[in-house]
Amino acid sequence: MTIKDVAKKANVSTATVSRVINNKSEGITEEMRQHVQKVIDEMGYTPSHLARGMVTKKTYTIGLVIQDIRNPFFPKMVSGVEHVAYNHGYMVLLCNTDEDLNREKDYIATLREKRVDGIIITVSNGIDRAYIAQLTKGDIPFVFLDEIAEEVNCVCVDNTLGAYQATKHLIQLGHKHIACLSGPSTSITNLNRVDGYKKALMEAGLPINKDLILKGSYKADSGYKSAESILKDFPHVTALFCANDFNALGAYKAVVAHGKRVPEDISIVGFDDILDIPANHFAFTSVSQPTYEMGQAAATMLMDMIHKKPMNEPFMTFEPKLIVRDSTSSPL
Amino acid sequence: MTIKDVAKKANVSTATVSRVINNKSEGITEEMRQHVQKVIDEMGYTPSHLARGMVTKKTYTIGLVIQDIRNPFFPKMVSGVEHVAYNHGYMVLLCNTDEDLNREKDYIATLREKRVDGIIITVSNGIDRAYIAQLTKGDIPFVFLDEIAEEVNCVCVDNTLGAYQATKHLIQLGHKHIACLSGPSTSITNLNRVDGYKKALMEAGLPINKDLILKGSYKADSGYKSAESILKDFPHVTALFCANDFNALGAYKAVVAHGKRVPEDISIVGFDDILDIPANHFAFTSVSQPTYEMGQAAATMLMDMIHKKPMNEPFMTFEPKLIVRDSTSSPL
DNA sequence: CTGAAAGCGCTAACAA
DNA sequence: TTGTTAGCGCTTTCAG
Repeated sequence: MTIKDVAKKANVSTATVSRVINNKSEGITEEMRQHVQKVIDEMGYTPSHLARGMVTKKTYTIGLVIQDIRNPFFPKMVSGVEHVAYNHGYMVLLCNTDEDLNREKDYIATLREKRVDGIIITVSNGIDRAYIAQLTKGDIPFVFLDEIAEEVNCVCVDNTLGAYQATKHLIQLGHKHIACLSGPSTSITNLNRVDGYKKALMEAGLPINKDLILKGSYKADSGYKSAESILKDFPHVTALFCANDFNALGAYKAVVAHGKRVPEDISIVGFDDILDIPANHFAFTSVSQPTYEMGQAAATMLMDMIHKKPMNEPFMTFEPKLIVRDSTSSPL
Repeated sequence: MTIKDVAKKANVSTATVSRVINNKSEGITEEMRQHVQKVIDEMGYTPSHLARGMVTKKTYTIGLVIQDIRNPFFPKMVSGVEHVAYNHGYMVLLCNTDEDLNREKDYIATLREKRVDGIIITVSNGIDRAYIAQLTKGDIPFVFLDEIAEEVNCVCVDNTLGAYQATKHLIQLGHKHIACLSGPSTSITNLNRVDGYKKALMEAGLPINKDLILKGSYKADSGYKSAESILKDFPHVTALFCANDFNALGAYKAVVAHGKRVPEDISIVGFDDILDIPANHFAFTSVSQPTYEMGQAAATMLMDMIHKKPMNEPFMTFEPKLIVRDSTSSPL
């Protein structure tokens, strides 16, 4: 059933039908509108967004490229995006990359083919700079979420500050030997967190021992291994700053497996705050990110770009917040 | 840049270009294909899915309507859907209803306008039967997820069985007075869970006391209130079967607030298993649903419908699994 | 094997 | 105020 069928049945032109389905207020009598609307309702006609998009060059659809919706870090972010998109009359195509760069490229290529009006992307660790540059040079508006991307519209959190807060918390508790279980060195986010860790130590006049800064990934097994080697090689260490909560979780397991207690023997701070469940007897101290708000901000920024509004700030930084819970205490 | 531009530059017709971008093997020489492909690559041409969809009547897009991605129950389900969709060359439009029927209807209407090839929907509590019938009578394939929908393609979990398992577990631990904190009575899922609870009691020769079956919602505060009233009016009750984990969480808080211990004084079983965090000292005993697999199954079923394959079973039921953890024990 | 041309369902000038 | 008509970018039949 097409606009033609409706026009025929209502004895009007397709232009008139088009006017009513698009709520054009000018150039149509209320009488006419009601007449046509009635026919539309009777026939159960639904206009085709495809056909409309062909001529208007708008799809009212945006793409959201994320690593993995199963990672508890993302749902709130997605929700923030979805809410503002919905409020602007847009729908969101969910693209899960599983941290696979090929999938990411594939998804973005298809998003182009689908002529989405814009894309929000939380790039994988280890950004391919040239690739991103190529993306942004294109015709379709992009905003980067979570990970910093230079010279690009982007919303992220102040990772340096978060790590600084976390480490300072440990220092204030009285810890003097604090290890840093870092993530992938290709991740700017991670690098910033390491910087924050160093900054807090320096500020407190504590020495920065490179051997206490372990490289790893964002996965739990990396945290486990790193913690294990710290426990073995540096028994005087009493606190662990972890690049993210998965690392913290792995570290926790290693500490427990080695017969030590958290936080009595070893304090642990995580990052991202994704391990909190209300009513639990034990929860991690962690640096929380306002993920919902970040999602909202990214979507709002994208909407502004789509509607060619002058942008306030092409680069938006949110403040993280340290949440102190049960995995940290003063050293014995 | 359109197919015409490519055709012109390659000195061929648009039909020929169309043949190569669609990988039509017949009726084109390898030489020609390579020639055209080269021009396409040089120009960086991307075909428009919109225009293609107009003539093929296919969008390679499906809609996924869920309550709330922030509810930990959903991410895995969404992931299951996304994975099989991706493998079939489809993208998924994420529609968050926030349990608002108006939003749900609005989203589905827009999905129609966008001419998606199919829709997966996890209907809100309290299904509007007439509405659903209307949906399914339409032109676009639907499959219902999670909640049972009669006479419709649907994948769900055997809620009766899950509740039966949970209650039986309590009985086997020696509990004789078990309350049931149920959810909304408009939810068939909830009704089935209450049935499973009753079934286990009956089978064990235990009396079914209607006063011990409290009505509520799926929210934590409902669980809190229900548990409170049980604690007050029926002090001999030693175990609580909860319609879902949020209820269980609320109940837990009420029990603790009243100076009792879980599980020593009161055992609690939840449903859905969304409160588990590895490495926690305390976790709820709960009935787990294979949500990822259910998502996969729903998407597979939808793909079959879209491709008009003969369907094995238009109605698919998964088995839930009781996970025993720390919130249940024998009564003192 | 390749090309010409009709048409998918709609919008937007421009005419009437 | 309403209608006519030319596309939007592609696929697909039908000729060549």
